[in-house]
Amino acid sequence: MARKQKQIRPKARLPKGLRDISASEIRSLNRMLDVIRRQFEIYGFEPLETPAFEYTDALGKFLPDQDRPNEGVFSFEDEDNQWLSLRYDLTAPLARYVAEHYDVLPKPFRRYQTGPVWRNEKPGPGRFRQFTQFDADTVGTTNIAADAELCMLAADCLEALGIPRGNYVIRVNNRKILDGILESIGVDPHDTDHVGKRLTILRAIDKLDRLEIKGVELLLGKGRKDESGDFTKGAGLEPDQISTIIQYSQTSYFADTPKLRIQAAAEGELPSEPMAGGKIFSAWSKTFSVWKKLVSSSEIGIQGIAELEKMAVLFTASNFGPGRISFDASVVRGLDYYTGPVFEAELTHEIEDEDGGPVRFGSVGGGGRYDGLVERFKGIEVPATGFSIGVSRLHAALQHLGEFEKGGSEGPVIVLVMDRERLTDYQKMARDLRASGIRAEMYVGTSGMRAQMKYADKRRAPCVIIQGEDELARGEVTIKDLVEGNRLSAEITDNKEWREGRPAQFSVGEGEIVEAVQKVIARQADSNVSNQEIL
RNA sequence: GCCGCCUUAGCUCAGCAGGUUAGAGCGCCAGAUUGUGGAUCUGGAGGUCCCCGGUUCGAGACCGGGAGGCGGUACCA
Repeated sequence: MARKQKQIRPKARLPKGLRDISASEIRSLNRMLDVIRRQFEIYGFEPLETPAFEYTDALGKFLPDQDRPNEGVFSFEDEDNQWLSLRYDLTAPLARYVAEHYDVLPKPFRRYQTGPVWRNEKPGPGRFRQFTQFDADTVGTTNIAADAELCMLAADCLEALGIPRGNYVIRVNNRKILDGILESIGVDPHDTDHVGKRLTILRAIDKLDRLEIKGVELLLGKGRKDESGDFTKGAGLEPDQISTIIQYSQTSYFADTPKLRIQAAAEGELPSEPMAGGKIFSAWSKTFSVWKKLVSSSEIGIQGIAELEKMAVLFTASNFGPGRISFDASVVRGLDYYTGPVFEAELTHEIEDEDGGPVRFGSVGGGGRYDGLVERFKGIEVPATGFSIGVSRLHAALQHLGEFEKGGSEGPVIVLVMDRERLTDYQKMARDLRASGIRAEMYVGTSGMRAQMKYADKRRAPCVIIQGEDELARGEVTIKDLVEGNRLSAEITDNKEWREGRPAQFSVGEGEIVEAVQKVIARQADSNVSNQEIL
């Protein structure tokens, strides 16, 4: 007896670093994106869509060579030997778009854009090879008001999404200040010998939240060995240089705890202290005076602080205070191309994970000023500033916080097929419901009633329409409310009672189906709302 | 990239000094129930024990290599 021959079949599996998104998640995601989009529109940004891939040289940075055409990005060569790459962010395509249409665009040009981007990197927890960004950028002005607007937009977005003030913070810093401090301790940030050193210092400060002061000190000095024995080379600074940087990086980071922010939010955010050129919250002016000492006579540093002061005046005038925005030296945003203010939106609300340990969601978006990006194409400097939201990450955080939760019955009304000879009647019932804007379908499978009920349950149908012999004889249909039925099933243990008692169903005349279904759905929506209020 | 841990049914996992035919719970399908999603009971389907090689009379188990996953670390436009 021959063994059943195994066929070789492809394994059904999702490539690593990619995700499928289910119906209810798409709905929830879309609700979130609608809220964000509305905010971006209200701020005056215009939508733009660009294609998934671009000529590789237009994306910059990664010019594939024959050996490694896919380093970091997904690339392919088209028929006339030109390299194309999937976009790895929305900023590089924007730079191309602006350069290509420079003459006809209003300047400054303000656009928002959302869509998937791709990175060819090893995926890890929370890191995917395809993910979605939601960006707003202002191109063509050096005016720091554009940066300030993005910070306020970010704060308004998070609040519109239901995150209470005090549970998030927009942290703001300026690259120029760190450069000023480096200058003051004798590391010229623009000396080509020091480019690597500057980056190492940036990365070290960026790790402050994780490694704390001790770890960062090691990274600024000789280097650090982690628990797994891996050694990271440090910046090789002298102790007094290190202490200046540590002193800088700590300003406001440790003082500015979530608790203090909640307090500031509760006390209101009224301007307190007049400054030259405008009012500014006192919590901020303290931070600025510390920084002024640290940058001493460095011109770039002084300029950086002045820029943030201008932003602070604008924030203060609109009553965006320390409860929402924090000037914070630990914001680095590892990227090399930022040239001025940098900002990061962070969720500070702590929740408990399954083991009872505290979990922070951390950064859900960030951005900053990049004055060099369009220059590649045009040869002229086109200053720009932008902000980018990590859509999946923000959505995951919102779901943890109970926002944008899956709805109750999201499925269509199901018209059961009790008699195969009468498909046309059932089809017409579905059609009448659809004509009134109700999601509905006639069961299009081939199984019996029990299976049809299970199907309706799995589809999360609000109700089913039943018309068998009995109802037909009376000129009626039976409507069964599945949500109500589900509630009642908790109280009924006896199967006979469950089946013969026919809970949560009622009969209406054939002409009243639409009206009756509308009532059922409205009732379910009401009880959904009251449930949420209890929570 | 580096370090550590892990990989048995759709999911969570058990298994053993190396010994016939590899198990449980949940889920799935069906029946008990002539027209009712839950509950209960009964039955059923579902496995190259991650892959390749080695040791052995005999490997899911032991050894070597590889792949995949998880955690840490590095990088991150």
